[in-house]
Amino acid sequence: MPRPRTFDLDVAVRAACDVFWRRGYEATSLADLEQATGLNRSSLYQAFDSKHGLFQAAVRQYLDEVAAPRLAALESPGAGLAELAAYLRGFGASLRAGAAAGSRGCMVVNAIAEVSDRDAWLRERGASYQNRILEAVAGALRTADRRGEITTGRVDQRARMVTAAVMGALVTAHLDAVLAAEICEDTAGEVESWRGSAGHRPGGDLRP
Amino acid sequence: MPRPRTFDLDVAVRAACDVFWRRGYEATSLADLEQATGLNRSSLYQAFDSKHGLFQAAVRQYLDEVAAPRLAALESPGAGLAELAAYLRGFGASLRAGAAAGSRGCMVVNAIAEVSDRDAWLRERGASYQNRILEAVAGALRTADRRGEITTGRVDQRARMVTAAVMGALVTAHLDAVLAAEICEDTAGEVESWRGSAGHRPGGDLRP
DNA sequence: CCAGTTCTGTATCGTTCGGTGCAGAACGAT
DNA sequence: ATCGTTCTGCACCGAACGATACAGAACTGG
Repeated sequence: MPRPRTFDLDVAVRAACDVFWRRGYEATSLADLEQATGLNRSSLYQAFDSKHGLFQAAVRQYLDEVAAPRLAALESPGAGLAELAAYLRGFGASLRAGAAAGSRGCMVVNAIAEVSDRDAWLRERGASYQNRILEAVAGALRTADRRGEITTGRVDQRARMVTAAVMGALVTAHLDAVLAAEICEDTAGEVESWRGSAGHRPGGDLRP
Repeated sequence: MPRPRTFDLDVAVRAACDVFWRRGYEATSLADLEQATGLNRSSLYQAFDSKHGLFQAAVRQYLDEVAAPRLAALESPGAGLAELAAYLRGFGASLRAGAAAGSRGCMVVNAIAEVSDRDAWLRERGASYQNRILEAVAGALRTADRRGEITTGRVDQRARMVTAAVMGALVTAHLDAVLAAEICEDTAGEVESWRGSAGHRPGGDLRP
């Protein structure tokens, strides 16, 4: 019985996400959001309650549609060293591709740096997503360890370092997208160098 | 013959820096800056021309008084693997110390993520400072390489990864200061593991 | 067709924003 | 002491901010 919405929520959120990504939270005005979404304030407030509500929707969508897909292959149960390296090289390629158009890093990393100190919701979301990445990376390293691809323990330590390096690359993207891409590729190279390098693999390769 | 300024410029900039560091650029209002510095707008505008002028002064001071000193030991000519590890552990210790009070990362990293896309001056400054870190880290690795402490090439690649990991830790500081500290310590551990690990050091230790 | 609800556009709310004008106080040079 | 300059506090500017009120259009269920 209610009049149905005449616009697509997802499309609007995607447009809003784009603006928040490019300009950050504080510097994005309602006028910007109206222009980007093609909706007026009434519709935005009807759908999202507040600027912050729209921001939350944008972050959720970003995590679901941009961040999570990139992580998918790494989170698959069989992922090992090769998948971790591929994840990092994929990141590098994506940054390299975006180098021409101004690179704007990662929306969530940007938001964490800007507003997480006074936005508990974002802090929570950001922390949980970082943990998800951390777990995916550590999982791949554990798998590699179990397979004998690498031998030293230090899996969690290395996972933390690699995850942080990616975050650093995403900040660097604002300054120099090519350098940011190199960071990812260098990290991939380092990860690949762990293959049997340190610790003189005990039992040799288990696979034929 | 002019009436001399009755306040200390450095003290005022330091106070302003503190606010920008904590709240970011956009979210910091002139009222905030008046309160933090104890000065009123007229004096601020007289001394710094604009909010952005004060921000620039704050960034300059931050780089000189907060960031650069931390880098000093690493930039000294004799710095090698031990100094790099010490730099990283120092960062970790500092993050751990700030964990109780809310951690706010690095002012410049925050600013890069927030406004560098539309602030060419900051982008320039940020890039040049990142290069300085990069050079310091690479220099230490080169020294270590020359001394035979490590053997694989890949010095530049590793320098980029380490620098990025530190930047990632500084973003992480907003979410979980202890985790951020661990990242630095883990990276230090990884750096230390490069000592003679990969490539079977050729000539043994040159020092007695 | 009607009743009931929701959507959407305009117009506007009060607040806060960065920035200025101005008058008088405070100082150094002479 | 006087002049010239600068500093400092207060009031205030127009613009932009996020958010809302309200009226009329649009739609569904009956």
